[in-house]
Amino acid sequence: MSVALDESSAFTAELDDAEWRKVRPRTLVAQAMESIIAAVARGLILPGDRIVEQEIATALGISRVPVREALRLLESQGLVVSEPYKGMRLVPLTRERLDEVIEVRVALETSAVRRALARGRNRGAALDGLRRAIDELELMATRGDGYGLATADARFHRELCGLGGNRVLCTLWEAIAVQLTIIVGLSTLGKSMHGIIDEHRRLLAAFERGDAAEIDAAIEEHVRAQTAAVDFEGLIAERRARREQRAERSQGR
Amino acid sequence: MSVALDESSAFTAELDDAEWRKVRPRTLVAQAMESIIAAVARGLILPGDRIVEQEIATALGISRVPVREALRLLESQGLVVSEPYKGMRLVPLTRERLDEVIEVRVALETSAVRRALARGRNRGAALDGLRRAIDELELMATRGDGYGLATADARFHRELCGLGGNRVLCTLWEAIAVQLTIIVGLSTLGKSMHGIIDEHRRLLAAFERGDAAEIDAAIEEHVRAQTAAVDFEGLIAERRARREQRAERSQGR
DNA sequence: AGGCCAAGGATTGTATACGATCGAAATTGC
DNA sequence: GCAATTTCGATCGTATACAATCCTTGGCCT
Repeated sequence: MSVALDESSAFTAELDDAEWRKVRPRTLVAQAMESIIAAVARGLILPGDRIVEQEIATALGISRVPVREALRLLESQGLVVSEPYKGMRLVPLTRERLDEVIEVRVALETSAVRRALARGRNRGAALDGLRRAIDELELMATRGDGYGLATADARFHRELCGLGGNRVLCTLWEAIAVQLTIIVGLSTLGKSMHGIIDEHRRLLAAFERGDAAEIDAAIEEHVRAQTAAVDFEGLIAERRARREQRAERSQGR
Repeated sequence: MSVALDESSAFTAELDDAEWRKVRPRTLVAQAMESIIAAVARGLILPGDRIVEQEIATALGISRVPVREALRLLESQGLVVSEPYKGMRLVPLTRERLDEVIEVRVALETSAVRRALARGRNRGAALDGLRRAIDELELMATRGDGYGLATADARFHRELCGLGGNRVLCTLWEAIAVQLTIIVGLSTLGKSMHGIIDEHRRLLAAFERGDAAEIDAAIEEHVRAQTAAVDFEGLIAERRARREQRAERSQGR
């Protein structure tokens, strides 16, 4: 039971400021979800990998049932795919699919920002959350913490969606964001961290100015830029090879 | 009537002609989901109603586990809400929330149509599915089958999303569509069925013409029109009252 | 009478057990 | 030796059993 399953994921990061007390009745399903997501983000599970319920269950020291439910949830979010009696696997990450995710994310965030502008949430206290997120981004960048940077980035965009005031949209955005954690786990190379921060700054400035067209362009560019230059197939192959190697080494001892 | 969860609609549409018998090994979870959604669509469960796992399980003659998983899936799609140890309830349907759902749906479909145009899927054989859906709409309208009409409507729009070729978007669209089944279940008043069909025709024509702006407007208008004139709070109250009445009557016997 | 506390039932969350299905190794026949 | 078949292990899907939690109802005290 002493397994480290309290890896803070994107979700907890947002909550533990505001709702500090509500952490207790967390169900095992939620914990399992977080753990799995964390494992994915850390590259412990690679795209296309088979996911066996029992393995995760024993790793977390719990039964299969919560794990099953967690996996089904992740399936409904598109992070894993399953075939009856054949098992689940982490969704294979192709360049094509990645583009699809990005396109949807752009569509959602664009819509959210439009509505945020319409509600006049682009000035004053409404921007505090965004500014805090940027501060966090800087902190993580100076620390060189890739995972933290990604979390802060997610926080920024989550905040942006929240300003739109459409909870349904936010829910869907979360599902999309989860899928991007796969990429997060792979692209920890973390080059040009400060470039990313500058992009956020520009985005915020355009938002404050209220120029819808420019914001759209900024979002599009920014979201795409995160992934444009990376060769995913290669990255996956490399990671897989490294893992194989490690497995063999521990085998040989 | 593939409700949700898997794969692009383009594929399923392709498949369910060919693989006619493969429907057998459907898992109980899927069946449970379908049953629950049907119950919602038929107004057997009203917004805000408590949903007890055991009830559904016995009603379907299965165990609680598949029901649980089905409910969790529906939760992740936003159709039901849950609180640990307190149970699930059908999401309360407020006018506000309804608007949110519609807005997201418009955003998604708009994006999908844009991409469909960019891919040149607005002519020739690509339109067959849409035409078939319209035929089905007419059939259901002449039959006066409200549920069937809604299903056919969903099929039309699903087809439209599929033409965009973005499977991620399709998945999300399914989640949204499920939520609208609540409204379907309530608005069986079914007035102006033929008006709805005409709207679909106009939409198809605009799509074939390739006029992006007009399509956007048509989608927006069409999706909104489905729900604009209805007083949901009243409808729900009426339904609930009617059910209470029925319950008392069977009680008194 | 009214409010507080306790015990009970009801319902959810989790674990264990068992049957169903798939994939591959082993076996048999040619 | 190779292919088809059978068997077997692994894993998933489902059922049943148990524990944790909540909510209500009844009793008790003030």
